[in-house]
Amino acid sequence: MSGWAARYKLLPSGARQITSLLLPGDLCDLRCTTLARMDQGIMALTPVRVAYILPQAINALERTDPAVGHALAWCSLVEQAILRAWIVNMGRRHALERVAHLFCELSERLSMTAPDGQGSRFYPLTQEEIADTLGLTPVHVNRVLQDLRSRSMITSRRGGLTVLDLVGLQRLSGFNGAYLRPQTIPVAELAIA
Amino acid sequence: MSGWAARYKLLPSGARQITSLLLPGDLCDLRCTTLARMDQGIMALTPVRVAYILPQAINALERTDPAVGHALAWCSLVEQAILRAWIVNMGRRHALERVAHLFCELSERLSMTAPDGQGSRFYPLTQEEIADTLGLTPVHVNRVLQDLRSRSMITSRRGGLTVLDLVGLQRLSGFNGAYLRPQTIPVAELAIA
DNA sequence: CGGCCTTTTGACCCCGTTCAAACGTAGTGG
DNA sequence: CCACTACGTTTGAACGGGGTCAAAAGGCCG
Repeated sequence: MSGWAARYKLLPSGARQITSLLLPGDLCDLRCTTLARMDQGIMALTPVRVAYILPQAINALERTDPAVGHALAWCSLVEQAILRAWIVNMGRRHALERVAHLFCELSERLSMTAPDGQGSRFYPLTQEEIADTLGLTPVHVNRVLQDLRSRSMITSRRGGLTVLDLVGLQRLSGFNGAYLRPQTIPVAELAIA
Repeated sequence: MSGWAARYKLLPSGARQITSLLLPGDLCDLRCTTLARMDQGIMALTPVRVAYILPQAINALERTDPAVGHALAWCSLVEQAILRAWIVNMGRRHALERVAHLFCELSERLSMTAPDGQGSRFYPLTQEEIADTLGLTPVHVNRVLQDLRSRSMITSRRGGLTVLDLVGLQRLSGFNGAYLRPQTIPVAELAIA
């Protein structure tokens, strides 16, 4: 409901990789399967308020109102799309564009649930967390942030940063936010030849 | 039903990133949403036989037999787990371990649907496809494969390779296949304190 | 035999890592 | 109010994994 969290995995070497950033409004562990298995961890990045929903309640809602089921399916589609976008980001973009692309995604996701336009530009991430998200080292993230700062695209203080020039970041990283808004296409309308 | 395929994205620069490898038995585009949106592509890596299932048929099945619904949910969980594993792989492993880890995953996935033990060790991938899967260059994949070959862990010929020493690859990459077999925990058994 | 694609090789370079130390800036307790 | 501590940020120097570019070699198929 408020605050940021992250899903992560640890390697035997001690390295950490964040596999999801959970923003206010995001679902997590909907089917009660993820946490139960615990081959991954979830941690709060800031103080967090969380709503627990009883599985029975979800199931009941889905039966009562089919729109709920569709909405949940849509959510998991978006979640998958984000994971794929991260793979592309880590596989085929350099550090500078990679960082910029992450910030663009966060901006877009935040403004979908809190379209105030203001608060959606501050990210409470440490440089180490950014590094663990993007497969970089904290040291190099620091240098990338200095670069972005020198271009007046962001400002940063201890434990967080603010986006100043979103359009600039988008151009820099080739960001296209379409993957965050999959059109919900009624299944019935699709025919197989 | 047979043959290999891949989901991929192209960047303006011309770079390609493969985001999923589709093996025989894998589902793809179940909800008819992915292909319809087409912010990504799907391509066959070998000659392929595919089964189309009408959305209505799926929906009907799900209503008739709840086990089908559970099975589909399980599939999408595994799909997500694989995406997360790839993120970890690209973010926190070096090229050698990265390649080895991919091969371990493929072996495990193949043996889940075709437990013959033999065919599950040949992968019809070109070095360029491996590179586009792991965020590397074909040149460097070539060098990694030479390394693995010199350790007698694989053999490779034009357009494909065969795993010789699966255990060696697992040890090398720190592979743990648990993420491919999420235990299906009945929701009812989970209580919220 | 000729063309195309995949694999291989070599040389050079650079992006990002590694290691280490210094530097703020909260927060804590006396 | 002032040490003292802890954590995040910053800096520098040196290293190295993997990229880049270019050309050659080797299969496969028509």
